[in-house]
Amino acid sequence: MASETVENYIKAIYVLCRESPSGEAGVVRLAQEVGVTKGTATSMIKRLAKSKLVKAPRYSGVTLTAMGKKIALDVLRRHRIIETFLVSTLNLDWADVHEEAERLEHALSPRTLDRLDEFLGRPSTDPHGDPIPSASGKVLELRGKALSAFARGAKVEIVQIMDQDRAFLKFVAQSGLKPRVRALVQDVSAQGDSITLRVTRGKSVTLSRSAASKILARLQ
Amino acid sequence: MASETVENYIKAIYVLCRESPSGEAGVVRLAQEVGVTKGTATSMIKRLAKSKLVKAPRYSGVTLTAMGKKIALDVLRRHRIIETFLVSTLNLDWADVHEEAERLEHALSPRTLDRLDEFLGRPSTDPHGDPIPSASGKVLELRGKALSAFARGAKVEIVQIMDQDRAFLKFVAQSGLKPRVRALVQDVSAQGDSITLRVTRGKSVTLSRSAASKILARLQ
DNA sequence: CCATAAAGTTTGAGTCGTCAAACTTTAGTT
DNA sequence: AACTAAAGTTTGACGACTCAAACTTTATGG
Repeated sequence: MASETVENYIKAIYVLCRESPSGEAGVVRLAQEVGVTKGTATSMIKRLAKSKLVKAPRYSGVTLTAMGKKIALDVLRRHRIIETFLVSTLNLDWADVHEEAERLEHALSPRTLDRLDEFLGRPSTDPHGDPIPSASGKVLELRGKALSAFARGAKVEIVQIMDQDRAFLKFVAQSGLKPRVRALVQDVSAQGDSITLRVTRGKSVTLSRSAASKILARLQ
Repeated sequence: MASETVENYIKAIYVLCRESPSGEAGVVRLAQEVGVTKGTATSMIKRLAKSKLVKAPRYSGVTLTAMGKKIALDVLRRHRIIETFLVSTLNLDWADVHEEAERLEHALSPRTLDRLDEFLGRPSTDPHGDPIPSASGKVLELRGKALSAFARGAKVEIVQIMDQDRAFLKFVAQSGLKPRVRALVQDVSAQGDSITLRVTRGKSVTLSRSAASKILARLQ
């Protein structure tokens, strides 16, 4: 059984690989994500490589092996089911839930996880719209395109918020943007560095390009 | 904030002190409870003493200080609320729940704990009948007498099972004995080494003295 | 009252995960 | 091609927690 620390590294590597165009995770970003120095990250990567959970050519990017990916999806499943529980059953705040799940995800037996999943009605996505991997390790990825990729006049439905940062989530929630909400792309600035949405029966919101790129939507 | 390990030692010391007539915990029993060697327990006790969480005169028993007791009750509160959740909401088995709560109790923020407590309707006891300490650290102790202390003919109501051993709990549950169940003391053997109960609208059960001493009841 | 078992302590060593700081490699300028 | 900043690695050390095994103290019962 992978230790809590190992699980955290693996999960971070998974997320970073998903985010980066090269499909590899860098040591510096990884260290940052896990909250350690880069030296520490390097030595942990070595240990992970020794246990065949990652591939890490020297002075190059890190990727997960099949075994590593399996662990990552398992952790992610636990994480997202817990987040769903915290929001939909305990009514905790959308934005606060990530850190809490971060700790709980390592303390849940398979059996309890399954009971929880059952209790929640076997949800397919968490409150951020992130898909919940199945028990057998399958995930639906890319259920939408970045908001920044839509043109003026598009009628869209938000599907996913791809960031766990509290401040960002608070801002997004405040704007009324969350999964399943519908909106109209009212304007796209000339330089394409901002986008204005009109939320159905709500106010307008202007998002920077970087914000818009972290919110996924699809045509209604 | 006390580490997970420290919390486990403190909780074990609390429980052992409650159990022992002298009100003190022995190193060997403590080591056994926590699952380490006695040498390890000794050195941890030293650390706990240095942080003023326990009093431990050399070559003598360990007791908690006020600070230590506060932590113990806090951990116990978390533990018992989680057990209640696992049994009453997720329908997990009474006997399986202890180990699970053991892990989860260290990963719950005060806020989430309170939401969970609220969700459960602020229960006063857990599924074993153990009282849940209040958020301010108060506990109702001794809500009943050992079954072994009742005389033939007594009509009793089970209030608490004072053991976390899986096998014992399975046996007790199988006999239909759990908190709030009513029974009649049908017979007490001459030597007082066994007791026979007739559970209301159920079958009769014979308990050894040691089993009966771990089940608390009160007169109906 | 003293031998001895049980309880408790000490010591030396090991693992895990971490840091700071010195070092090496890579990759992007000019 | 040479310089340099950024990325990655190595080293030595540390704290938390653990063990096994040797040791000391306490309690007990013959």
